[in-house]
Amino acid sequence: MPSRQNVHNTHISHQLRELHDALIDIMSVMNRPQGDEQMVRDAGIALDRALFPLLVVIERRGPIGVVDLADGVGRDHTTVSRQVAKLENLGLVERQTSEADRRVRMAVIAPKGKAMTDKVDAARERNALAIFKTWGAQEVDDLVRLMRKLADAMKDKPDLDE
Amino acid sequence: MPSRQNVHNTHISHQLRELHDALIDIMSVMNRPQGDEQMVRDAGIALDRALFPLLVVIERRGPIGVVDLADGVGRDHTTVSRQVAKLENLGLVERQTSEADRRVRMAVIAPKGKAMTDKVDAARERNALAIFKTWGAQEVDDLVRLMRKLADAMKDKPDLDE
DNA sequence: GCTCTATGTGTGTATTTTGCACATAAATGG
DNA sequence: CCATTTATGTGCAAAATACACACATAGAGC
Repeated sequence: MPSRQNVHNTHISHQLRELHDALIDIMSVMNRPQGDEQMVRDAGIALDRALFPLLVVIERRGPIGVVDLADGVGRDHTTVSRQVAKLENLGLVERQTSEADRRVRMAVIAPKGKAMTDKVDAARERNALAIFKTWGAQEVDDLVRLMRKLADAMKDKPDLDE
Repeated sequence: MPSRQNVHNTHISHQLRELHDALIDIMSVMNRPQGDEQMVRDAGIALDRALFPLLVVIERRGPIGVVDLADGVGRDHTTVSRQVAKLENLGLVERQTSEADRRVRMAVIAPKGKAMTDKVDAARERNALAIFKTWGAQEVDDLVRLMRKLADAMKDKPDLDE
């Protein structure tokens, strides 16, 4: 086999490793008892640790059913079922039986929940603006585009994960 | 305030939202009872769900102490302490008191654990190669570079998370 | 229409995971 | 040397989770 091919493979392998390292770092930050979340907590709103990610995803992806939600957060659907019920009881999300498929009870963010995610979004945006302040417009464009492209590819394949 | 400024801010805000959406998608895939991990499981190796991420991080970041590890995975240090002890008992990681600071017991991947992460790495690389097969070399370069840059910035700030 | 299977949701229950309170040892800074 | 901080660890109760199972609806094939 030509050596150029080997070199090429080695190069890509190295890049993939770097990419995975970066993803681990990002996951680390995103997994932290998060600055944003903590800020909201400090603001007097208490929400179970496990419920927060669900709320965020419901706000972004809603209306969404329990199974899809469970798939998104990597937990058993029965677990998520209980958690969504909690969010519903807290008045943070609302649910409505889907007309297209009456088995599914779509969860959507409620005003009260939206108020919470808005605060978190605002905090995140402030932090993000600070981060990208020194970046060139082209770099930001590229990052957004390529990250989207990667996400789509991963959703198809899946993996590139740990 | 000039409208151009507003337009600009809106544009960036929109980009940040897109970026966060993409990150949520990627987290979704990485949070799944993962293809890779599942593969290793199917291969006969059973490892508690919660231990796997720790093993991966120890392999990548090791030698690493309990506190740093806990910070990385976003769990309490006492929880991680127990989990690392489990990994040690299973012979997947080894620990050694740091010479520089005799309080810390550095965890490193053990051969048996390395064998596991190697399998996972191989599976991930296969998947990743399939994903990037259709990408241009420049795109891959840019993605790796910008992802690294983002990870570094997030580690400093932190946030951009949920 | 009628079955059979697949899918979405939910409950009971046992197990696992987690964090808090607290303890110990070692480093660090006066 | 003493006070404070940092790293690790244990006991224990609470939280989170998954498995087994149930039920309702959807959809495919007949």
